[in-house]
Amino acid sequence: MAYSTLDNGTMNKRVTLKDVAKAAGVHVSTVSRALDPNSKTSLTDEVTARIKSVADEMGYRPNRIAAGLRTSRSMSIGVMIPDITNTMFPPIVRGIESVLEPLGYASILVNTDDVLAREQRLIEVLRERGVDGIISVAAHRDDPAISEIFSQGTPVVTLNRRLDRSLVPFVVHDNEFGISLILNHLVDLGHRSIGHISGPVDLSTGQARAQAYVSSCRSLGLADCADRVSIAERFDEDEGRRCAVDLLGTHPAITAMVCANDRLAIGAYAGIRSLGKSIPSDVSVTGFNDNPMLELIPPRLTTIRVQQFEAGRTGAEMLLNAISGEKRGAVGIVLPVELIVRESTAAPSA
Amino acid sequence: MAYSTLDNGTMNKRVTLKDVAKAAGVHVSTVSRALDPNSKTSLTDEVTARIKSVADEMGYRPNRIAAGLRTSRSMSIGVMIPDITNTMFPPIVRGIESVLEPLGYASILVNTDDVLAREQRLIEVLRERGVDGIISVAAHRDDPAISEIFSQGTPVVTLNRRLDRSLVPFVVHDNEFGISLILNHLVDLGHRSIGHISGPVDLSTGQARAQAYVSSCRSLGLADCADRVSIAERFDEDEGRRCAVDLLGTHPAITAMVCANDRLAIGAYAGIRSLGKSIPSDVSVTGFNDNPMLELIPPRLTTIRVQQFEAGRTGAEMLLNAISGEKRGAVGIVLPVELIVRESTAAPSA
DNA sequence: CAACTTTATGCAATCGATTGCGTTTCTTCG
DNA sequence: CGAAGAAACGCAATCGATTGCATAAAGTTG
Repeated sequence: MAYSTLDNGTMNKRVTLKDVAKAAGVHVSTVSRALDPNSKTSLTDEVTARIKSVADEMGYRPNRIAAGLRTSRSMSIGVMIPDITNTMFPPIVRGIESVLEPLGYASILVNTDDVLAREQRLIEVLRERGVDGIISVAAHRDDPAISEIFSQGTPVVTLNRRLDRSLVPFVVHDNEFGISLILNHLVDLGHRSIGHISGPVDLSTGQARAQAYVSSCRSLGLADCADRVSIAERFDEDEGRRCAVDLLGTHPAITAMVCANDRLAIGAYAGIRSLGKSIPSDVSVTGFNDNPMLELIPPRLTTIRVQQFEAGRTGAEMLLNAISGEKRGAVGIVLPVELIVRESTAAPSA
Repeated sequence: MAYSTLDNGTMNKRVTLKDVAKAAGVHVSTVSRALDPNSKTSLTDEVTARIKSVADEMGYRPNRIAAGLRTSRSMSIGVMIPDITNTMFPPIVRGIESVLEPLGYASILVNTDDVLAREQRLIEVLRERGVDGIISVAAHRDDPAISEIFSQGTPVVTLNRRLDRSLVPFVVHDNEFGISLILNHLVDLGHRSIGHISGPVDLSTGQARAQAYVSSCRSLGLADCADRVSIAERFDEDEGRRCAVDLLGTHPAITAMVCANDRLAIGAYAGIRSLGKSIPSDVSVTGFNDNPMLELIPPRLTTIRVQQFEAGRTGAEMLLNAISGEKRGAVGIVLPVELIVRESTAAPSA
């Protein structure tokens, strides 16, 4: 072909706008406009077509770094996760990508390990990279770092968790309804002596579920259940185990345990068994989230299914709205949940 | 303080080098040098100190986009994963981050879903973003996209998988040794009639393990076992189930099944059970990788433990070497594996 | 103390794409 | 046919940081 001498086949010097312009015999600005799908300035169809063909003849690839510098839009967003190895989170990431990637956004993923100092530092890193917005699945109820960037105007949305008394947009699951579904299920089975393994109370998930537990107990007339709460320091199996033992130690008559999430519940299995009791014949156990793989672990856990992928999707869309300066719209979205009854709950033994 | 009128506290206009230079009464190049830890040109300690204090007084944050444009080093790397929701991969990602993040690199994560066209496109996306290198955990044995960028000089390394006949650096697990450990274990238990559920043969993991299976069988004097292979199209539970049924259909006498990975093995559980047989009393089953959670699924799977985090770490280091132009060094690294014996394997019933 | 190094800092080009504005060419109509 | 207006494209500044080179100041030496 005509431009084959300029071919980039084996040469690895990048083809720039200038190169294309020279080859096409026009000015770089003309090339820029020809290649920009939504350019307002009009070009001849003939010129546009010729430039386009020259461009891909030469293997031109735009340099988004350069474009980003000029436009101050990096077309990348930061995704903050406590820990990607936790099976809770990958579906959220995919949900986020499902909307961002087709639009040309790249996701920069960081793990905070739920330590605030690290979170703080990583936010700084993301800002240096000029991300157009941040999606945090790692927010704390009191989160100075998130509050600060939000008040400085950086688009932010939090997923799963939300900040206390704050205007930072969020997507959460219906924790209150979920817990009430669980408690109603247990009461229907005949349980009256119930306990709760609460998540960390500095996270909105932990706090919201614990609070929902208390108020659900009250409205079901189980006032004393409201006091039988053991608080985990982390959402993990070790803490679940510890809290289960703790709870059964102080309240041996408990016949059901409402756990703030699945991992705590799986840990509780071990704790309950270590005391010689079995599930669900001696103690019923429930979780929250409906992690994958739960179907394979006996007894299969009764839990609340949340829509993680959907949360990611919705959150990404909210972020896009915020980025495009959309002022209207919800400050928060609550996604519906669903009770999944399996084998870890049964009527208490007579 | 002296510069507090320039404070960036509530203003959200970025502080640039120029701003700092003006405030400090020096030229921007001087500020740049003062803030660059490994600048060769020497500045007075007094000046350096003053500039530094002015800079953080004003809350200066470097703009890596701008720096990247000038230096053509974006300080970001692309990480390609088949699917982050597969529990195999997150530990690798963390391993990669553990070395890259402290050095100031950001990871752009993309999911290929193991489809070549998508992989191709995502590589293009990564290049447009000027990544300094690519780590692919999603490579195929024949992978034109990876080959191409490699030959064009982009630093690349593949993890877990490798390309056929290629100089692309890789980090893999010792598949051959792993399979031989498994087979020896089974033979020690008394098995003589063994089958294999192979992974997809367009992936080096599938192919290497299948080949190792065949040669191990031969060297153990189990020539006919070498033919009892069913090939999965994907590394997932559905395929594991299908292949297990297939294998038992054509070779009903099989007493042990060597699966190319844990997910296939878990699927095989279901397939075997669907035929009314149980594990391990009728059929022993083995996996590969030692995914987390395996401890909780009965019967607990005998498998080969691989070092995913370590693979990520090593791969990232190799990539850094390649980026810094280091020519020497291994083209590939093979990580050691370990046999984990649990309850899914037992002596065949007499 | 003149001549010559060193040392410390300023100058200005550069990376590649975007975009407001200016200029040229082409329509179109009085 | 000439002028006003529109259409098509070029010009050049700009984004923020980096860096080779120039220059000025300080230090060294015989």
